[in-house]
Amino acid sequence: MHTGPIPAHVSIGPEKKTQIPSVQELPHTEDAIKSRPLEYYESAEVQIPEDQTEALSLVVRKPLSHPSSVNQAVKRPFPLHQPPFQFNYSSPLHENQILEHLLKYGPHGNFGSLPCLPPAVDRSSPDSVDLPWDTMSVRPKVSSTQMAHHARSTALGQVTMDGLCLPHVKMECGDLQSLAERNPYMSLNIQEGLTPNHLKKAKLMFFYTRYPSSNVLKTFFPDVKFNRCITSQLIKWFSNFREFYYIQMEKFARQAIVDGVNNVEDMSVTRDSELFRALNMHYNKANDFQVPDRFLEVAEITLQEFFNAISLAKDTDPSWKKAIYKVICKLDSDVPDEFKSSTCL
DNA sequence: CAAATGCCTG
DNA sequence: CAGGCATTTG
Repeated sequence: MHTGPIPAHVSIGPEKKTQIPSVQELPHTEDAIKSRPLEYYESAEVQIPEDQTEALSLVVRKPLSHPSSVNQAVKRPFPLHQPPFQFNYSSPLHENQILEHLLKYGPHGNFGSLPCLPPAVDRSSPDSVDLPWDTMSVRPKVSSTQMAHHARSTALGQVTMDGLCLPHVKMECGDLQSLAERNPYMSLNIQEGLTPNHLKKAKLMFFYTRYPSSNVLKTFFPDVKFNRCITSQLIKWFSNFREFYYIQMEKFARQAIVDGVNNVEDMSVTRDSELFRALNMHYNKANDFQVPDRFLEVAEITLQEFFNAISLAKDTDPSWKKAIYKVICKLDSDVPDEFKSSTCL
């Protein structure tokens, strides 16, 4: 499923701009809305389901619910009113995200819902709030640059802070908890978007399950507020993991054949195998996780499966891999409960 | 027809 | 890894 976000970099045609469908006409279900092409988003202020937040499927370092309080509590490196300090890091991505958000929700859109942006964007800033969205959306060509400026002068400052500060805010479990005690808002620690830590965790989970059901994902990411987009993103992650996995398998299997390996018995996967090292590098870069033996077994089976198929020239069939996938998907094992508690892996 | 998959691109 | 698009599925 690709309930994914609407194409980001769409240039909105000046034509279809104005007619804002009445609320009644708007689709009501979340997915219905999401499947709507851009036009709807432009009239955005009209009820965007509160879940419709992570339109941006980028992995973002999401502050723990309430950035300002977190920052204050943890480091308080800056006064409350962040003077946007230098964009000394490449920020095109962030800028695009903001623009994208603006395009979709308009200047009044709920920025708080944007994974990158804190809820408390300075809305008092006159030049951002009072700007009639219509004029901008009606003439996208002209206004795009304006928007960039506005975004830069208002919201971006906050974004920048998040982007730069958070990584430095390395908290231990204890810190997090004591912090949570003082801050009820974040005590839940619910994430609106997937963080790099979630990605890391997902990769480790891959050592156990290559085909996690959406239910499994839900139970193992309790600190994530699930919705279609998040679910899709997670599933997409595993899809990407599998892609890499199978590509490696095929590569090594073919190499073995080229190298003159004749029988499957010679195809093994151990912790010293180049194949394993490649995989481990990909899913467990820090190498701080004990890869379960079962994974080695599954990997070996997969490798042999590829070896056999290729040896028998099955790979002439366009969908020859499906047979292998079918075998491998049955080899999933349960993910240890430890993964459920998350937070500090 | 829409949601889900798969492939492959950047 | 996320986007996009073609294809499949119900």
